[in-house]
Amino acid sequence: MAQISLTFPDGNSREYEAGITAAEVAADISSSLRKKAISATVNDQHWDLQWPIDTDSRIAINTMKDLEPALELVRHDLAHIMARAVQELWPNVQVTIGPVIKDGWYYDFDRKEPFTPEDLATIEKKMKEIINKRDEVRTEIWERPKAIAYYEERGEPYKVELIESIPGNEPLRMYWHGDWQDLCRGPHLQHTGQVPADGFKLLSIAGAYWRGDSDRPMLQRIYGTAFTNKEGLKAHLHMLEEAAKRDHRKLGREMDLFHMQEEAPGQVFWHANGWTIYTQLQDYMRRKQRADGYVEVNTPQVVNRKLWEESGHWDKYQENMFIVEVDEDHAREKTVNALKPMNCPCHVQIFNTGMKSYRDLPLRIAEFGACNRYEPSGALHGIMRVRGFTQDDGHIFCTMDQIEAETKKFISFLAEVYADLGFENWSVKLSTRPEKRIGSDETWDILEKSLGEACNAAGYEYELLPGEGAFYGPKLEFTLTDAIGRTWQCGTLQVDTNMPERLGSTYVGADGEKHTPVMLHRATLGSFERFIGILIEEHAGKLPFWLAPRQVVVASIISDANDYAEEVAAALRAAGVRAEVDTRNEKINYKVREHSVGKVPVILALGAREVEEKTVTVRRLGENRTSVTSLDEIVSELKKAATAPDLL
RNA sequence: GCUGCGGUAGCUCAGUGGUAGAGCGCGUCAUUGGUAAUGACGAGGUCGGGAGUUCAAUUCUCCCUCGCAGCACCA
Repeated sequence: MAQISLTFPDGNSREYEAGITAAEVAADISSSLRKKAISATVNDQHWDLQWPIDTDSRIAINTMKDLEPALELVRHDLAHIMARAVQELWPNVQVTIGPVIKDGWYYDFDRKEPFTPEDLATIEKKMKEIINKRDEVRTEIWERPKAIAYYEERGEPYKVELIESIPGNEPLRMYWHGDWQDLCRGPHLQHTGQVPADGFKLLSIAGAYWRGDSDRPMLQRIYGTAFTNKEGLKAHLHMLEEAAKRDHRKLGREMDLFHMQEEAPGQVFWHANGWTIYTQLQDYMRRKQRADGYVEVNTPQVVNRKLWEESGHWDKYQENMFIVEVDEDHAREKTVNALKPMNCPCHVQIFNTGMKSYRDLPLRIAEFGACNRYEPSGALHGIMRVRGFTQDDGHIFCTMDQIEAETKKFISFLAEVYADLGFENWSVKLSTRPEKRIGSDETWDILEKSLGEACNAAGYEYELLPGEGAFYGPKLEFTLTDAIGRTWQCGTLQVDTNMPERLGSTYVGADGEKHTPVMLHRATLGSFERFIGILIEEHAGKLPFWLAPRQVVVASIISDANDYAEEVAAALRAAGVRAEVDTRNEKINYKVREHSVGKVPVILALGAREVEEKTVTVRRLGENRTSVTSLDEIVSELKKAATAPDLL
């Protein structure tokens, strides 16, 4: 047998016979490590203790203290243990797949009867029994025909299909947790007892399509969450509870920002408070865009189908469009229109008027464009995914040579805006050429490279999403995260050479010839609706002062202070601060509580002392202490705080 | 759109085959109180919409609609 050399994290090496397993290496170090070991890391690859090592390698033995591999294994073994529990409880259930995901795992089952919440408790109990049995985990590599025959015999067609989809040159690995077998790449723990019985919880049941394909059967998915110990689980469940309190739908109601109702699904009724946030944000964006070289335009809402046919939307996007037919008796002919689902074709119409020269490029056109899309009912989500929304849309008409510089400029712009609005954590994704696409590979090469390099030049790293681009060009996506960790695309930049050509846009080049411009579709916030939803969740309703709909409540403690309260509020309003008075016949405790719950950032309390001394007692949201300030001082301070960051 | 679950007062939620209840909020009165809920009294609901079963439906059944979770979708 050949000898191999294994190098440990401390730099020491030992010689072993080739084919030694990681478990044997652990045993060679110490018998206690052999017991505590959960897996190994071999040449940066997560390695099952049972797998043999055949070549010189770097090796580290992992225990539960190595959090990353530990969580991976605990969650993965729990997926198998849950599937085993389900099949022990309901032998007719077919198993499919069960991967590890953020904070936990899921497993998809095919079962006629729906799982109920009570079933989750039953399954959990069964899982704990399996864990307590400390059943050994074994693995083997199987020949394909044997594996297929095995699953066919057991009536598990999903597994057969999975095996058939695995490339022929890849070995098929089987794992057993006790006697229960599953096809799995591994690695896994040594025995079921290594899973902490009090570190996991089954969370929910939901439908999910087999292989993510809506034309295939819908399975039942059970989600679970797991950590290496009870405390980790408890902390996570607590975080979920806290996050639920930040839900923009809940805060929207509590802060009286907006509501939605059955007669207008997916559309927002903005109340005065919410509309204040909206208009503040819009005013800010308008100033920022103007300063960044955009011209602002406005285009029609109801547009004849002819334009949508020309743009290609009628063919490809009709299902998602609100169609408006005009069929009045006095109409000479019936016309078919659609509410615009996006602004780009309209902006092209503006570009197309008159003659454009290369000297006009890049031409940056912006619009706060109201769009309507008939989104699938199941996709709607508060104000984050709606059917009527307004994009902070913009289209940059430019030459190929200008793409990179314009992209870089846009990324810097977006970064400034996000920073002003209090976002530090956002990510960039670059979606590249999809299978179905137009344009030559050379063009795609150039476009993808331009976006990537612009990103790097602006100082941001991006995640690659291969094949996720639009059919006409690659795109950058800028995503933000909501309260419970769901990510939402907000900003975007897409390169499009198709639409300008389709709609006949040209400019005269330096050579005197006509050329087709490139069009960059870009949005910073994405839509006001979605962005405000994210904004509310990010700040848990406690918006930055300049955006807060209700900035100051001047509350009187005694009725003798009412006149002074009006005076203070008037002074603040004159300084551009949104101030209201609360002279109701209520105790100051009551007023403080009510306005704190309402997320008012500043409460000014006024009693006899303040009237006497022309001062105010300031209480800021989130602080228990108060401070006394002169009226002049607080006015100038809050005036500054109420100023948008771009005007400071 | 699909699977599952839900819709009772402005909000959060109990409840029942014989047309409904709590807390908060709202209104009135009393209270002038110094930083997260003063007290008393009062008003407020065709129980999401439609159909069916029944002597009788908010309750059972079906359809529709909206919402929630997830999936699919997201130019």
